[in-house]
Amino acid sequence: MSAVPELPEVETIAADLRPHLIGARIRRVRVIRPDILRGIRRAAFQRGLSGRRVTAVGRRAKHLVIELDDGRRMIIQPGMTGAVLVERETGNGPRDPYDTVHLLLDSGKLVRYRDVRRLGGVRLLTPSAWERYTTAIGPEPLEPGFTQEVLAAILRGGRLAVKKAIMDQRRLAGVGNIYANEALWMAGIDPSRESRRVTLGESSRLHAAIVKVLSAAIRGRGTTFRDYRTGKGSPGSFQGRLAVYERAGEPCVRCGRRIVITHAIDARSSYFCPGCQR
DNA sequence: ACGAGGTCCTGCGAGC
DNA sequence: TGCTCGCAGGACCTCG
Repeated sequence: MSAVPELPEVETIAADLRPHLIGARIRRVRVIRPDILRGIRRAAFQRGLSGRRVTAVGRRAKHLVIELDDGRRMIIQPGMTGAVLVERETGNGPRDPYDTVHLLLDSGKLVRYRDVRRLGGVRLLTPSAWERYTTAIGPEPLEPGFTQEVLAAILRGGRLAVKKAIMDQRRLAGVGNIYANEALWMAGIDPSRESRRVTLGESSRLHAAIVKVLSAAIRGRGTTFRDYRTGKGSPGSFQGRLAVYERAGEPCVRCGRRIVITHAIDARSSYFCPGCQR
């Protein structure tokens, strides 16, 4: 039970931050928990960000991408328990024990990266480092390039459980445990089935399900169980519309059988309906 | 090349 | 009541 920021959650955060960040200049950088920085030391991180102006705010897979006027990008990967919040700066350090990094803007606003377990990470990448970073990640499921054929190619020949395959960020971007479970339920596929055993027809249904569930979750501003917050600090609403995730023992809304939880796939919690997922 | 398994990290709930 | 202990899990790493 947790609240993992996946694609819809990070998309929501990016949309909330964008109006506050675009054009703003970073006046000061506080690094409260240096172990959240990946591949860069505190001093270089602070030096690299101070004085920079933000030119764009976007998302790649489950990562928030803040583009700077020198071509570099600050990447926030919220991991399990990360939240990125924009607030008015009050000038007295951390807001709670879980703050890791603060960006103080010339507008008087504060961007807080809060992460309880600190399994997330913050990076500052040069254009070439960004190029390596983004090419290592699979296609974006909500972009036109993600066709039925692309998903069929991802699944083809694999002995991996289909759920693991669609959650593998090198193959497909942004799908995590919650939406993998939901999409497989929508498509009527048992999450533990080897991906090569998924038929072309099922693969097409799964393609449609992935696009549908991610789009609906964005409209619902994401799923909150515990730590995830939108950029405005409020919880998402999609948790009320999940069919299987966190619903073990409850009846399936499609066939009435009880939803089951298993840990057979990668020791992660998988929820599915034994009645209508085969 | 691909897959399995360990590691990071802390709050929480179960058990005594 | 208060303690210990194991679990949760995305990304990344090493090993086979």
